[in-house]
Amino acid sequence: MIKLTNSKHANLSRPADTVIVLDFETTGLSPTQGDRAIEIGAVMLKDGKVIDRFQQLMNPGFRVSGFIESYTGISNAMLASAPSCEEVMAQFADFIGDYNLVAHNASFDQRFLDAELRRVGSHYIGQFACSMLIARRLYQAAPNHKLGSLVSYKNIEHDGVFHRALADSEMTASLWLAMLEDLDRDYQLSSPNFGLLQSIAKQSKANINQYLQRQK
DNA sequence: TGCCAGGCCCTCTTTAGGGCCTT
Repeated sequence: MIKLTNSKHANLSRPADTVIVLDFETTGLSPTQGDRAIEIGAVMLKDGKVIDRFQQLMNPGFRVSGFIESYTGISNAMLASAPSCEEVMAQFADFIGDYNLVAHNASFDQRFLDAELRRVGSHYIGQFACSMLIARRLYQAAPNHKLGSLVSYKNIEHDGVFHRALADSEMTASLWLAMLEDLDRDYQLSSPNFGLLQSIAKQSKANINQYLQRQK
């Protein structure tokens, strides 16, 4: 078991710009079709820095496909000794508390988070923001808006590991911070925060510059 | 064997279709 954190942050103040950046590895694309989570990774960002981490494999109760083994590098042998999804998700619910949440293509991770927490009778109250939708607004010149492509586009340092939960959540967190820095630099927004980035995703591509100018 | 979901967004649109993203 690799648990990189505990509940030591439980008593910290919870400003709106402290967020949990998370990523699931799963057996497939849809929890409504029987797919389950096999790994969760997350980092806690506070004041532009990672202050806590969570990573855990979890046993979905059935063998994963060869495609998933190849895609993620997570083998059935690795999952055989992992704790159950229910055990891990109960711990993860404690980690995310009531913080706001960020993920790349958040609709995907939100579906699995909802499904897995529902199984353990838990829930969260934070709001979700999607780094992919925001990047589509801010980085319209990027070749595409896959996480790996955006990491290259923004020259974000990484260790070469992709499609593992903690590594992807670390890269998503770096992308999130890059977007905050770019807003500060390009639009002189001194305190870009979760709410602003969440609202950026809802603007049209054509009007995003005008919208940001109005936020000064 | 081949395909499977779902939300967002664009356009050759809105009584629709298809690409992008996630595993």
